[in-house]
Amino acid sequence: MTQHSTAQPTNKVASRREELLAIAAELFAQRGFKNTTVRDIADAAGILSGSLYHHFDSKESMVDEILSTFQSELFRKYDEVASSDLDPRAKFEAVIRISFEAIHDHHSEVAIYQNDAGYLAEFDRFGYLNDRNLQLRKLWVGMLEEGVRSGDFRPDLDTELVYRFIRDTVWVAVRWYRPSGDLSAQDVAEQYLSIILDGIAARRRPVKKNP
Amino acid sequence: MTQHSTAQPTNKVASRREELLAIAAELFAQRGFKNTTVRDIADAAGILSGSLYHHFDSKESMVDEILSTFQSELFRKYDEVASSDLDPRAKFEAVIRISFEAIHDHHSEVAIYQNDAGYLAEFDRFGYLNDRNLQLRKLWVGMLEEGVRSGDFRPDLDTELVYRFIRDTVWVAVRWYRPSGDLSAQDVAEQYLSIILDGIAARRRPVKKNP
DNA sequence: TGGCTGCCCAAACAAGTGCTTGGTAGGCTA
DNA sequence: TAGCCTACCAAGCACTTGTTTGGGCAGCCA
Repeated sequence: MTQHSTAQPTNKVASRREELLAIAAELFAQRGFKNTTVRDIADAAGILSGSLYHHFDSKESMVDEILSTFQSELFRKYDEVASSDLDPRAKFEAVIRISFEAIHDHHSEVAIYQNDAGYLAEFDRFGYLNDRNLQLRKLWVGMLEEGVRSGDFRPDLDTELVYRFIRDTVWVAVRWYRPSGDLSAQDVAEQYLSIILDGIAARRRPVKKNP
Repeated sequence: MTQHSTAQPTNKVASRREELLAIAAELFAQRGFKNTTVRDIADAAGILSGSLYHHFDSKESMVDEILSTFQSELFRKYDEVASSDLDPRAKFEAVIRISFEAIHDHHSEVAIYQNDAGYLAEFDRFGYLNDRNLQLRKLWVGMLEEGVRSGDFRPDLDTELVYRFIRDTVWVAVRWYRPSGDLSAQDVAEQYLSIILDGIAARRRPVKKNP
């Protein structure tokens, strides 16, 4: 629906439309969808607000295109891992790494999703947000359960709860992660995996202290 | 500043002011501050929007009172733990439990803080939100470092990063936790502590498989 | 040369926004 | 009874919001 059907030299200068979308995405990410006006977007693009409607039907259709495009790409990667023959733990790690890469490569899109998806999902138009969420939940919980069966993960895990913890912790990193900062997405992913897999407590050193 | 200086029977029916604040808090939490109109609040209270201004200066002063009141109470509890003589790990656990209790007892306030603090903190009036954040960061990182020194926590922790992970994971739970649901805040806190302390990986079972 | 297309401006519109104003009804107290 | 206080209404104001309309201009292709 939002696809371009005409073959075009994709590596030429980004079309004006895509430029505008990128500008809008950044603003939506910073201030939130509802809190960003079409005049804000137009100002940032150096045009008047009405001119935006030459390129887009509405403000809503802008986020729509931003989010749906991003989600399609992300889920393609997820599905690739899910249907691979990696063992549960490797799958788990791969999915985490993909997620942090997404936070790096599509910072604005992830931020918008984190901040506004809840509000947007109320409208029919954005029903796919909920659909994808359910799909993702299934994928995650499945992976966790598989890992529990295989002995990779602790047998006493409440997979549903663990799923929520992990999902939220990963995505919420978009609030402080800066693509241009010192820490790379890989660094963060490795540290996160280390923590979530092995915990922060020192190993083999029960509660008693006194050396 | 927002205190009532007149002595009053505190357990009588909540003052109309507090009633209205509770209504506003719920709406702010559900739809976001910017996305909740004074007419929404007034409707929910069964009065006209203008009548709200008999009780409050502005819409802003409503969130202000909601957030500052909540934060004061929360930080009082945090400080109590910080200045106690508990060992690092016990302090850590106490702070986590306090946080989940807050999510249970002050669900709306936490949600507002999670969703709108970033936007609100841009205004001078809400500068205290940032101040408190820094204060909280100091408390947490200090606790983590103390725990690393004492041998309670892993020696290779990036305390700054771990602090962010934990902070976010805890508070973001407000998105799915329901005070009236099956899981109690205590349940969630214990499971969370178990995961974050010991990890989700099975113990003493390195990467090699083959039984 | 003429028409087409992509991109934009200028101006406005209706709906919605936070907030103000002047007034009123009822209860409490001196 | 008079005066005051709390809680509210009715109406509106100034401003912001997303969106529409009609037109202009540059480049390109025939």
